[in-house]
Amino acid sequence: MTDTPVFFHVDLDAFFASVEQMDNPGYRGKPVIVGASPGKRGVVSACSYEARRFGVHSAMPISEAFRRCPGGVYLPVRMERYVEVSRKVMKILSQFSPDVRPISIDEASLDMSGTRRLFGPPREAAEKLKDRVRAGAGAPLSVGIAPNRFLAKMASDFKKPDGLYEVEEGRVEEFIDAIGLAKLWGLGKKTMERLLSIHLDTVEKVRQLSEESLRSFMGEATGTYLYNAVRGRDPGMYSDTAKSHSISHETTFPEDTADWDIIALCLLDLSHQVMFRLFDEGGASRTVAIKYRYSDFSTFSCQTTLNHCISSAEELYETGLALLKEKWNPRLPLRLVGIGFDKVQAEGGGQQELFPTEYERRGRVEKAVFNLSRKDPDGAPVIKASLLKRPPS
DNA sequence: TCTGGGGTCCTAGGACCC
DNA sequence: TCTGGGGTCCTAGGACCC
Repeated sequence: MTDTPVFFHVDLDAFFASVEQMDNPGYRGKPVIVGASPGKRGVVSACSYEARRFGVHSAMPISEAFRRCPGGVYLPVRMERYVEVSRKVMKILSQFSPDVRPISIDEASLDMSGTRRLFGPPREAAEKLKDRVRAGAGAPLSVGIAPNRFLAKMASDFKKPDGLYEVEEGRVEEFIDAIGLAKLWGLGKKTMERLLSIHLDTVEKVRQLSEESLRSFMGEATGTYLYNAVRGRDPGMYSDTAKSHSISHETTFPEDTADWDIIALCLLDLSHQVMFRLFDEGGASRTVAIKYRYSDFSTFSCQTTLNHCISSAEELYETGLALLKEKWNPRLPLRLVGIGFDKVQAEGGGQQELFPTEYERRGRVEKAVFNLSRKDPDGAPVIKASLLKRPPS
């Protein structure tokens, strides 16, 4: 007997806020808003369902959230703690399937095909999974069950919070109709506007068009994506093929600045963070990318590819700094700078130079510092002298 | 409303080579 | 003298997601 494919999508409800409510019983039942502090620049990272009743949602400017919910509990992001809880949850999930793909800190996609003998029918398995996550990690969650990952993802969203929804084999199009065009995963504001401009406002109408016409109206990738999505076919989300990726860090200044020293110092700090992450994952890259944003929020990026892999934070910094110097209009204050690597591959491809460059020598020192701080993360922080003079924050 | 930070993927155009 | 077509790599910007 061939197994029918079964996928679960697990989504932790209002995750950051739930962890705060779990750790501080006094916050339970209250509108908890995790993110920037009111009065400063920033947005809501997550908020409890109690806060949502005030119209607060994630990604909302914190100032607006405060206007809507002045009585809320405003908390800073405690990422290390959320990572800790997330790991616990992922570990529990791995007891249910050998193929668990973490999508983000609070989401995972599980291939549950062929697990019926172990856990029972999908619904029953999902109930067990929810119970175990709640008991083991304390986190409330929603689970979607479907014949593919794409449908399972939307099913997990369908009955949030504390939801459990199954999309049955024969009722796929019915489910997509219920979701509606605007809430299809991967279809955002711009694509929706474009669809409305050609009078496509329902899933049914999009379904009547051929793949060819959708591709000619909407572009090749979007056209094919839409054609599949309205039929509930997985448009290829969460593929597991190893590709190059990127690592970056960016900072929004407390106040816009045109002070080159502050900008450069900030870039240096970010460069060390990025380089340490590259060391940590054992990656390598030849491409340095920077990003900058002016007061009017206009945002630019540029990158350059060297003929060798970058071996130290110093080299990353100097390459990025040169790019920024070349592009930035110094009469316009900056709101944000960022730096990172693009096209990161696994290390080991490029052979060691016989005569190390100055950058490579510095890179070895940085790597030693990195290994030291990893060995003893609670000890005195090892910080390069050049970083001690930090920009005001 | 005055808008974080970390990503992925796609597109279009240019450089360069055969 | 005015000129093809395909392929690859690179870059900037945009859409989207959490």
